[in-house]
Amino acid sequence: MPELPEVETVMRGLKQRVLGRRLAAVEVLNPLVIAGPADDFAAGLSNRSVAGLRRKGKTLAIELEGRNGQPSCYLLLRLGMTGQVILTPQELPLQPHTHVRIFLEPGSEEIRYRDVRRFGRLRCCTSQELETIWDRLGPDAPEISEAQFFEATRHRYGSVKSWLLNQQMLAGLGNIYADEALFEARIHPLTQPARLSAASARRLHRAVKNVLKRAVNRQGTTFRDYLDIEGRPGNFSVRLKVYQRTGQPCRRCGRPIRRLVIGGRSTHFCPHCQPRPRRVAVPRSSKRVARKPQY
DNA sequence: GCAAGCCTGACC
DNA sequence: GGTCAGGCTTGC
Repeated sequence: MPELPEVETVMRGLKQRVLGRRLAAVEVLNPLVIAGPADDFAAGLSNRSVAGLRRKGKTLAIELEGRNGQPSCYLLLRLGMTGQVILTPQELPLQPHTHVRIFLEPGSEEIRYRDVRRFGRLRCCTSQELETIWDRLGPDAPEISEAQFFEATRHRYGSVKSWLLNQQMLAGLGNIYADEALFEARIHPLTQPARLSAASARRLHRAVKNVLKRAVNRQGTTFRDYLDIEGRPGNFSVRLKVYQRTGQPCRRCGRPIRRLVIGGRSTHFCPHCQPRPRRVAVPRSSKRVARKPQY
């Protein structure tokens, strides 16, 4: 699942391999993964050179030079759950679920977008549209200051787990790193953000940055689908302490890791190392059930 | 049946 | 406006 470290790894790969090259032609095999009309998408990108690469949260932007006096534009990529960006020689056979091909010049390589579950989206946008889209996201997780982080937890009464996944608070975390950061900070996932002390918030802020930094250094996590642009898996998987380790011994205390569903997301934590606070976030539906008269 | 990011719509 | 459930999707 491409979260910030995986997207960062893809971006670094593209920076090395496609910066300065021209998108000679764009072929959309499945318009479902394109936001807006596929024809406009292909026409908008074709015959432009890659001028730069940017990332905010899990979103990747490929900056394309202006052509014929037009301003520059961006190819915006959101990989969703199973999206892959692959740099490959054009002659290699297409793998199933390949939805977009972008032919590069000079050379005989292409960028392929492959996405089994098709939750990802590609779009062509102006720099103004890019800003609008990115303004809807909170600060990029590695950039957020401790003060900003703490401030964002105030008056938030859902679970800290859902809060970490909310891209408007903080951009870049998905299910893997949210669980890992909470474990590292020793915070129970059902804790209400508003009830985090300054000290707990500081631990969480540091844990988020730490986990992301370590994962970036190891080229991300491959749990099932993620591969970088050269088809290599990430190496952080072996470092995971709680994610998908239900029933296995906690690496800190040896007690079994437990699984909870929070906000519809499976959540992995150690009940001993992440003790339940006196008061936890309770979803509305459960509240409603609890309010029913008990016979 | 479960995995998951993100969007939509419902509820308070 | 905050929060959450549901739906999308396919392979294991």
